[in-house]
Parts: sequence; structure tokens; C-alpha cells
Amino acid sequence: MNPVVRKLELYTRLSADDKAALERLATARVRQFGSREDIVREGDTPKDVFMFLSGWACRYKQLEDGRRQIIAFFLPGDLCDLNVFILREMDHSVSAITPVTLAEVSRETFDETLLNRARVTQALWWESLVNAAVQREWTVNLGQRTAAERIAHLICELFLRLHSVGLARSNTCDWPITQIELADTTGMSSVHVSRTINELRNLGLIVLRDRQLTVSDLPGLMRLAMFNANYLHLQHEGAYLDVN
Amino acid sequence: MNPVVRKLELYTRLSADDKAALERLATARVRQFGSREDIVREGDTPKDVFMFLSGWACRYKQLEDGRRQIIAFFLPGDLCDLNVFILREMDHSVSAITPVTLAEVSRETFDETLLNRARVTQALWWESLVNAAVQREWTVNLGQRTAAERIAHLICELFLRLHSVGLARSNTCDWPITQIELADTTGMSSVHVSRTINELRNLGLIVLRDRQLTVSDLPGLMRLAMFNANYLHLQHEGAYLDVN
DNA sequence: CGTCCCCTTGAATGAAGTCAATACGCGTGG
DNA sequence: CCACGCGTATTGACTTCATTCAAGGGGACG
Repeated sequence: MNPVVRKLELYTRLSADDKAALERLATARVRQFGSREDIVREGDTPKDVFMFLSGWACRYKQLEDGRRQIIAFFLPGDLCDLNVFILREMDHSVSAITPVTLAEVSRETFDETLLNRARVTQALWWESLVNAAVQREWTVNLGQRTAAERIAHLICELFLRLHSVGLARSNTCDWPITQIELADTTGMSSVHVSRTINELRNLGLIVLRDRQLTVSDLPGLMRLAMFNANYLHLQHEGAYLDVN
Repeated sequence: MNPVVRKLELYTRLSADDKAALERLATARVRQFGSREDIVREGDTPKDVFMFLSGWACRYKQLEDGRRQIIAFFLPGDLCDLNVFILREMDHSVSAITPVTLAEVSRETFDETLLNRARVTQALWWESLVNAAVQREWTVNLGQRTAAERIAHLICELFLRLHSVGLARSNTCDWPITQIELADTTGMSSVHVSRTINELRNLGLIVLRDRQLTVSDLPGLMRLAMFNANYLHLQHEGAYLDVN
């Protein structure tokens, strides 16, 4: 099933018609990007909404002297800035981490298709409010948590997010990000990321190898990270669907 | 003039009628909060949109063990989460820094009044996209910048934002935040904030006393912080109004 | 006039970064 | 098939930056 539909259905019930409309949007203009390829660059004029269908991507910003901060991860089912086109110019870049498939939807198509579908519109707002909440939590993560807590927190978040779109089997999921990318995400050096991951391994919380992550002790990891899932706002109308 | 109107006019031209409508919203249900008083608390059910009319406020999150991170500042003219009511529960708190005046607008009133005012709606989206961009920039700030750069960057941002709503006279503005709050914002200890501010003073970049900030050398401060104002998206349709 | 909060400064400690060497896996091309 | 190079991960030693602890000063306010 289309991961965007799957994700929005987490929040609200969609009619068959709603789903079909979303499905059409997600199949009309599909594009592929290679691993580590830029999808949009800072300074570009924003044109389309992106619906991420497969693979991992990230938002990032780069300082003049080369320091780079990853600002967000896009997983299948995620959407990118419903209203960017209001702004004249992108203030950040988006890049593929793995090979990525996404659907581009023009502003016009997007508006026409969804404007009078109240439930879809509401679900889209929910999605973008959750994105904002995630961004806030990342601020807390960088500002207050220690190295180990930061990494642990990020792992909890991504694991739960993957779970919510069916991309984690029991306690295992893909983990395509390198330690360098993890460093650029958590604001630490890659050397220290390596040491910190080892710490988590030695605590028996995770197993990480061959780009596969196993969370051996999710409660323990959450405790260490002081992870409170409330900011993901999974307690919603459609939550009952989680069981399926 | 109402700072919300002033701010939205930065972006787009509003008709006299639009302005009057906003003015009505901003005067109907006005509330006052004392210095350091909580305005909403994590866990509350979101009800209203807030329009900040005077004073400074902040969003913050607190970890179980007491560590606190300030996530955003609200200045006069700022709005708070147009769509929060979609979410069941607040995932963060909002607190006054100085005495604060704000207008509460219920979801219904908000929708009724603005839904068919296209320019106002667009301006409100612009406002919330800029908020998101600010949040992203804070992520970069915490993740990549050094102590001095962080403080310098924050000063640049707040100074420009105050300027854009007419709350800075030439190179001076109010600076009501304590060093402890600055520490909770920049993820450092208050001791180190003190030292870092002294560093900026000694470089001749700022003068800060009696809750008044003077930016003696804005270009220098921006250079130090690697401050790029693009994320504030001030290059918009209504920018010509800045001259007045 | 005392108390509380905020700011400042010094000295000791601790966390994370840098530098550097090594190891491993993977793909490419000889 | 093996050699090579490249990107990634790991580990140790050292340095740098920021925190913590502690003490003192100053202003606001009851």
C-alpha cells in the first residue's frame, strides 16, 4: 500500500475515494534519486510538494565553512512542506540517503485534488504539526541531552516512526545512515558517535551491524533517552488501525 | 498599531477590511500574564490561537529530571500554532518572560473570520512557515555552532525580528531575558553564558546592561555567528513597507 | 536592612573534539 | 583472481572547550 495513505490513515479514516485521489497523486509524477544525491538545494525556488515513497532522505543546512547539520529525516510516507511555495526561496537542502522514490505534486494539483476533501486536509495538517513537534524535540535533544541520550533518543524516534508505517519487523529495522551522518545529526564528531554507539551496545540496548538495527531493549533505550513519545502524537483517532 | 497587523503587512498588502477583521480578533479576548507565568502547560488540550500583543514569551520543554530547553521566543506580533487544535494534547509549555498581553482566538472565530480572506490566510501561512524555518535554524545553531557563535546568532535573530515589528530603535532593543534563560536556550550553563557574553562585549560587538541591548557592530556580529538572514524570509512582497 | 535573584570570576573536573594509526568491506580494474 | 583505493568504523593519546563547584558582589524589593 502507498505509505502516504498508510500514514495518513493512522490519523483519520479516509474514504475509498480519498485514498484513490491520494494514490493518483502519488503515482502521477514519480522520480528516483540515487544514494546521497541532492533533491533540492538551498536557494532553489520551491515548486512541488514531495511525497516520499521509498528510501530515506534528509533535510540539511550547511554553514559557510562546511559544517553541516542534518535537520530532519524523511521516511516513506513523509511529506515535505505543504506550503513551501509561499516562500520565495528554499532556506535548506534535501538529499537522498539511500536511493529514494518520491512523487512530485505541483501546488495546483495538490490544491485542486485535496481542497474539498476535509479529512485528507485535516490529516495533512496533522502530519505537518507532527513534523513541527519533531523539530522541536530535536531542539531539546541537541540542547539538553548528553551524547548517549541523544543517540538513544534518535534511535527511539526513528524506530517508532518506521514502525508506524510498517517498516520495522518486531524489533528490527533498516539503518542506512552512516556514523558521519549520525554525527551531523546529533552535533557530535563521528569518532564520538562510534564510541557512544559502542556504549549502547555494551549496555545491551541495541545491536547494529550491516546497516540493520535491532533494538534489544526498547524500554531500556527509552529510559536512557528520557524518551516521551507524546510529541509524535500517535494517540489519535486512527490509532486503532495500528493493530492491523 | 496592532503588531500582528504590522507583521502580516510585512509580507502582503492587506485591505482596510482585512486589517479591521484582524484588529477585531486582537481586541476581543485579551488576557494578561505576569512575568514568568505559564500560559499553557504540556498536557493541556489546545483550544485557542494566541496572538502576542506585547511582552516576550517562550515555548519550552522540560525533561523528567528538570533540565529545561527553551524552544522558541514569542515577540509581539507573533502567532502561536494556527492548527494546534488538531492535536489532542500539548507536547510543550508556553510561558511569559516579561508581563505579556495576548489575544485568545477560538478555532471557530479564527476560521470564520479568516477563511475567505485569501491574503490574510496566505500571510498567516507565511508566518507559520517562517516559524518552522526559525526552528530549523535553531537546530543548526545548537548542533553546529560554538558557544560564542550561538549567542551571537540568537542576538542577531532576535534583533532583526524586533526590528521588523518596530521594536528596535536604530541599534538598541529591550533584552529582558536572563542569562539563565539564555543558557536554557543555547544549551549551555549560565556560567558559560556569562563568560561568552563578556567575550562578545570585549570584541566590541554588543553592549548589554540594565536589560537593554545595543548592537554596536551588527555586521561583525553576523560575521562571527555566520548569520544568514535568508531563513527569516524577509524578502517578500511587502518588504517595501519596511521603509516606513 | 536583610533576602533573594542574578551576574561574575576563579579553580578543578569532566565531556567531547582532534589527530593519527589501523582495520574492514566493497567495488573496480588490471 | 588479486591488488588497490576509497569510504567507513574503531581505538588510543592528547587537547580543548564547557561544566561544576564555590565564593563574592550588586541591585530590587519587601
